[in-house]
Parts: sequence; structure tokens; C-alpha cells
Amino acid sequence: MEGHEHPDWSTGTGTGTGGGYYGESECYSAGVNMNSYMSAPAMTGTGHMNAHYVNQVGVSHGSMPAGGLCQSPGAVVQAGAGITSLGAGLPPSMSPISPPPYGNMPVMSPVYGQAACGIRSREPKPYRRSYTHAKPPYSYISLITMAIQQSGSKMLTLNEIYQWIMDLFPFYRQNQQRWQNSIRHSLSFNDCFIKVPRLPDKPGKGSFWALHPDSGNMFENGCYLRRQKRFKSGRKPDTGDKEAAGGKPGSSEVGSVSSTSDSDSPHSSSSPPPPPPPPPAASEVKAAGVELRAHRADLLPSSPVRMPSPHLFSHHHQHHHHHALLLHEAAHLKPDHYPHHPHHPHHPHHPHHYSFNHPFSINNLMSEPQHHKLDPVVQYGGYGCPVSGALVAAKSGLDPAHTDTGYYRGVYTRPIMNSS
DNA sequence: ACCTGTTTAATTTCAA
DNA sequence: TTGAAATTAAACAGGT
Repeated sequence: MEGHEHPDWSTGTGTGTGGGYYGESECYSAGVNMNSYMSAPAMTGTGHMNAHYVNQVGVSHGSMPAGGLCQSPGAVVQAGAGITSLGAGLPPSMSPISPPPYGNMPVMSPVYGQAACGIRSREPKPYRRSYTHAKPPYSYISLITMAIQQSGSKMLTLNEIYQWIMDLFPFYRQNQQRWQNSIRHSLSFNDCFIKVPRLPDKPGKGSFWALHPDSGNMFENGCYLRRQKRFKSGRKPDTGDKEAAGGKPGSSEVGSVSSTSDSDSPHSSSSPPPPPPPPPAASEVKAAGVELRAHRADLLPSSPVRMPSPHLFSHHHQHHHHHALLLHEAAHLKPDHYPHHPHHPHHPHHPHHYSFNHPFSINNLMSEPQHHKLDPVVQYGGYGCPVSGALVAAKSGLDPAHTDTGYYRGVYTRPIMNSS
């Protein structure tokens, strides 16, 4: 089928296309949402720049759903932009500094075209390849996380995750069978994702997927391609179980979870106790602890609250109650977005479905679903933090534009270790 | 039947 | 180079 992979872009893997991830031409405007917190301050050291994902695809000016983003503030962008790079981007988070809780994933949007990038793209790169869409510098885990984060209810069905990804990244409109299988694998295999059952009365295709409350910011290191360590549920922060890594996700740990959720939780301090657990049909608690937890109040979506590191967000409202939906509620309300039906085939060409919240919206990412623009969203032009990237580049002397293949290679090499 | 989830396993890629 | 994370494939079980 259709799936034939093109060696070129599609898999970055093997070949070396150099890297595989996007090439030079694509500009995704990223919407990074990092919170403001992230101001791009210092990228200390590492600079990295990577390539910019500029997607020049079609450019639909105008309409971008996401488009909103561009318009806004750009301040940031410009800042960085100094460099012209339109892209410049790295995921915001790359910014070293703030390790955002998961609230800040960079979500970019494919805004095709400059528009988004705002920064006018100048500098047509010499070589714009035809990679129409290169592979985004995010791992599947990152993508899933971003998708979930940006949803108002903080949980999405598998299909919604697929759609979000495809809408944002043209790259993933290809070889669907391949990456979707990987997505499924990632969801099941990684403890950071939990399955939230649908309410009985709301039948539908699959369950909802949410982030494990304790997963925290898995990308604190700023690297969206690879986490330093795989999140394993069951591990308690202080107890001695640190490692966990060795163990396979099999079962045991998972099982233990149940308790975990309650007990440990780094909860946010201020957040009120979790709402009553709506027992969906919990009856079937599957063996898998995970799921359980899901319904367990802990992770209620409401919990944006549960941000693992509330402090980070502190400024933000922590009381998101209004949004806090209970799982079941959430279920009732449709996931959030789109009005479409489950199987509704989205047309590739319009990303608009997501008008609700562009991925860029910081809000979304944060925890606030869509209040649209409440604050200056930081918009970065490129994938992520343009600013930083740009700056860095500048400092480094690299051209942003230069994009090396390894977009991230140099980039985030910084493990944020403890800055604290 | 097709979609969703799980799981095993091989391989690739990255960061230390 | 190495260990671990990520990707890809694929078999298989359940649901709808």
C-alpha cells in the first residue's frame, strides 16, 4: 500500500538522509506554547539550533486555524528573530531553562506557510528541498503528550490523537499504518499514558488516553526526541525505588500503582482534593492498574491540577476547576474538540478543525483549555523556541538557517540537570 | 471487518 | 562503544 515508504523522508531512520527530521525547508510555525515562563533566557550553553522546520508547504495564508498564533505576539519571535531565522526553532522547551511541566510542550502547528511563521520568512533558503514535510523533531511520545495536553479535557481518543498529529504535521499523513501502529504501541507500552474508559453510556470507539499524573514533565531536558528516562509508574519519589528502569513494564509495577496514585502524588499543593471518583464502570478494573487509576480520581482530567510540578505553573491559575471535568463528564462532553464524528475523515487540507484551540495556544497546553488568548502567547516562529535558538545561533555563530541535519543534535544536548 | 489495545521482538538512534 | 530510549513490525485479543 500506500504505505510505501519513501526512503527519503519518511523514515529517517535508516538512511541517512541526514538526519531525517525535517529538513531545511519546512517551516512549522510553532506555536510554542510554552508558558511564558519560558522565556528564553538563557540558553546557556548549548545552543543548538537546529534546523528549522519550515514547512513551506502550502501556505495557506490566511486561514490558518492556528493561524492565530502567528499574529500575536511575536515579540518573542522577533526577538529571536533577529536572526532571521524563521524558523529557528526549537522547541521551546528546549530552552533550557524552564522545564516546563508538561504543560508546555511546544506544539507547533503546521501552519503551512509563512503565515505562521510570522516572521516573514525571509531568506529563502537556498536549498529548500522538496521534502515537503519532514519529520518533526518529536518522538511519538512527545506528540502524544502534546496532543493530550492541548486538549481541553486532557484526554483524547486514539483517533483524535492521530488526527491531531496529522493535522499538525503533514509528514504524518503518509505511511499512516506505520506510525499509527507506533503510536498505539507507545500508548500501551509507556506508563506515562493511561487509558481512561468511556462511560458506558457514551459508547464509542476506544477509550480516552490521558497522561499519567505522575509522569511529570518528561521532557524537562528539553529534548523531545528522547527522554532521559522512561517514566515508570509505581515508582515513588522517595521511596527507594528509584530505578525502575530495568523492569519492564510488565505488570507488576503497574499493578502497584493503585496505591501510588493516592499516596504519592506530588500534587499540587494547593489543589484541593480530587473530586470524587466517578465510577464509570469501573467494575472492570482491569488488571492493569493503570486504567484504574484513571478513573481514580487522581488523574482526573481535572487535574490539570495535578500537574506534577505545580510550582512551575504557579502563576497560572491553579484553580482550574471550571475546567476540571471529571472523566465521565469529559466523556460526555466530547473530548473537546472537534465536532466531527469519529470516523470522519478529515481532509488533509484543512487543519481547521482545531479551531478550538490551536495547539499553539498556550492555554491549551497549559491547563486551561481554551480561553483563547489570555495572555501573550509566546509565539515562536519555528518549531520552538526560535528565540533561543536564534540567539544561540547567533552567539554561536551558526546560522540558523544553516540547519544542519542534526537539528537537534547539537541542540539539546543539555540535560538539564539540576539546575537547582 | 475494522479499530483499538497489548505485547514481543528486532532494530535504530541517541546521549553519555 | 554502550545502555537505554525510540521506532517499526507483527501477532493476537477484544470491542463495536
